[in-house]
Parts: sequence; C-alpha cells; structure tokens
Amino acid sequence: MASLTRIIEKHIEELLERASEESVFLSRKDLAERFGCVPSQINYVIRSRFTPERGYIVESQRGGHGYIRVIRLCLDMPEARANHIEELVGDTVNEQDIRRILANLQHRQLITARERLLIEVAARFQEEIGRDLLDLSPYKRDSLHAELLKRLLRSLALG
Amino acid sequence: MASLTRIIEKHIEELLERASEESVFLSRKDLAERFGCVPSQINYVIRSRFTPERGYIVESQRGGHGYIRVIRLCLDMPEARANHIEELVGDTVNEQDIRRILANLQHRQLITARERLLIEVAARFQEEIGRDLLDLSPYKRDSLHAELLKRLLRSLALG
DNA sequence: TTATTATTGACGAATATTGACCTTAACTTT
DNA sequence: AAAGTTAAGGTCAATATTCGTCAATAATAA
Repeated sequence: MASLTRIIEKHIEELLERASEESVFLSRKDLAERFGCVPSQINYVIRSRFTPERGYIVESQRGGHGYIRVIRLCLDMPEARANHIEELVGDTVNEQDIRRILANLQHRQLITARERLLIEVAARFQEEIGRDLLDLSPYKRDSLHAELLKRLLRSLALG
Repeated sequence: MASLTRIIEKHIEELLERASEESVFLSRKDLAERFGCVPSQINYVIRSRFTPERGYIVESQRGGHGYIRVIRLCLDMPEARANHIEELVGDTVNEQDIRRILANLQHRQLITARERLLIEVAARFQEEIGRDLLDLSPYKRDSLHAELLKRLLRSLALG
C-alpha cells in the first residue's frame, strides 16, 4: 500500500483543505525533494489525479519563480453540475466508464453509496437485457448506457 | 465440497467482518498465491459473488500498488426480507404499481426521496426503450419492470 | 445428457516510477 | 537593450508491476 503517487495526492489535497483559498501554489522541485522522487513524478500525480474530470484545473509557469497552481472547482450551482455531468458521460459509456464515474461522484460526495449501488444495478440490468435478450450491438448498448446514466444523474443533480 | 471459489468467497467475507471499515483492499496476486490458483480465479469469485445485486461495490486499480477493493453496503440480507420483496413486487408490475410501492417504501423511511427518484427514472427509461425502440408487448414490459424493481430493492436489502 | 458453474492460462490494458532531454521565464552582465 | 545564465517546469519513452478479459476445458448439478 501507500504508493508514492497516493501519498503526494493526499498531501496536495490536504494543502487544499487547509488553504483558505480555493487554490494552492506548489513548487515542483520542492515537492520532489520532500518526497524523494524525480520532479516528473509530480507531473504524473497532477496529470492523473487533479483532472478537470475530478473537478480541478491546473495552471503553471516555468522559469524563475515558476509554480504549479491547483484550483478546485466548486460546482455549487445545480446548473453547473448538470453541465459537468453531460461532459462527464458523453454519448457512449461502457460499464468500466460507469464504475469510474460513479466512484468519482461518490468520492466528491455528490451521490451516496446506496445511490451508486442502485445506478450500477440498473446499468447492469440494462446491459444484460440488451446483450442476452435483445442482441444489441456493443455500440448501441453503450449509447443506451450513456442515456440512462445521464437521466439518472440529471434527476439527482436537479432534484 | 468446498470448492475453491467458495473458500475464497468465505475468506473475503471474513475479512469484511473483521474489518472495522466497511471495505477491504485485496491483492489479487497475493490471494492467488495464498490459495494456490491462477489470479483470474479471483476475478471469477468477485464477478460471481460480490456483485452490486448482492449489495457490494467493487473498485480496482491496475499497475504498481494495484488493488481490488470490496465494499459491503448491506450487512445482512435476511431471507424474510428477500421473500417479502418477491411478494411485494410479484412477476409483473406496471408503472402505477411501481409508484405505489415506492411511495410506501419512502413513507416507511426505507428509501430516501432521491433513491425513489432514481428507481422511478430507471423504470421509466426502461419502459420507454421497451415500448418505442424494441416494440415489446405490454406484458413483457411489465415483467421486465418487475425484474428490475426486484433487483434494485434486493440490492438495498429492502422489502 | 444437458446446462450451469468453476478452473486455467494466454494475452492485453492500466498504473506507477524514473531519467534524459526540451522549453520557458527571470535575472545578470555586457 | 541584447545576450547569456540560471532556475524553474514540461514531455516522452522505457520499464516494472498489477489487474482484466476471453476462450477453452473440466467439474458439478439438474
């Protein structure tokens, strides 16, 4: 357990929580020294963890006084959330995508574990019907998945 | 007879009971070594036993420090409850039945308003697909409704 | 016997880590 | 002001470590 990446991820999250601002400025070099890794490891953490999909945007500057700034988006308004969902889901999603999206939403406390379970079961049932009973193509199934998921999430985001 | 699958299933269940958390992190490789089987056997156990329909959510990550995390949402699933669900829902339900059942469950505080919403939206979507896209008979649609509803409620161990 | 469930293994995909080399911005020196 | 120097951060590819999928086969149950 405890991979370097996760440790650094947690560290940045803590900094964000502690900050009164909604963003933090990081020094790639200092972070790398602190955690005893190569600087590009920090890029990896940022690239893989602090993505728009997870509700972050990142700015940076090279050269003297360079920095990496991590900004946490706040999606207070229902409308902003709804738009975010549209983007998140897109036109087709497979079951793996669904699991990822749901884990993400639960982690951000936008849905509960029980709600997540309900959505997974509904999606699986639809997949089963589409595959075994109706013999739909994988593409058709994935686009039905996307439609179902968007409706379910929309109903929550706006309700 | 104690098939390997059952042994591993029991092992994971024990880990879950012993854990103070509601989840455990497993290493597929280590489990496979411990029980002297191929790693993919673990996938089989997970896929066939720890399903959302049974109240479990599974997350996993590949690569270095990878894991399989099993989350248990429902501590127990008494037979009485399961039977009750069967009775409550039966073999076919129309949308009106569904609304009535859900209202009842919400009134008894067994589901939240949001959960009710999810179930209704899922049912309506299925109805729409079955009617407009697949041209299923009303009877067929109602029996699919019943199956979906039972699975959703069972996953929450309600009834 | 037939259908379902379990076991295995070959192959593929995802994630993490590291390091060499590239780009950019600020500072310093002519 | 221009050129050079220094101090950041960025990119990409190689490698290692896990886990997932799928199809073939075996075992068990109906």
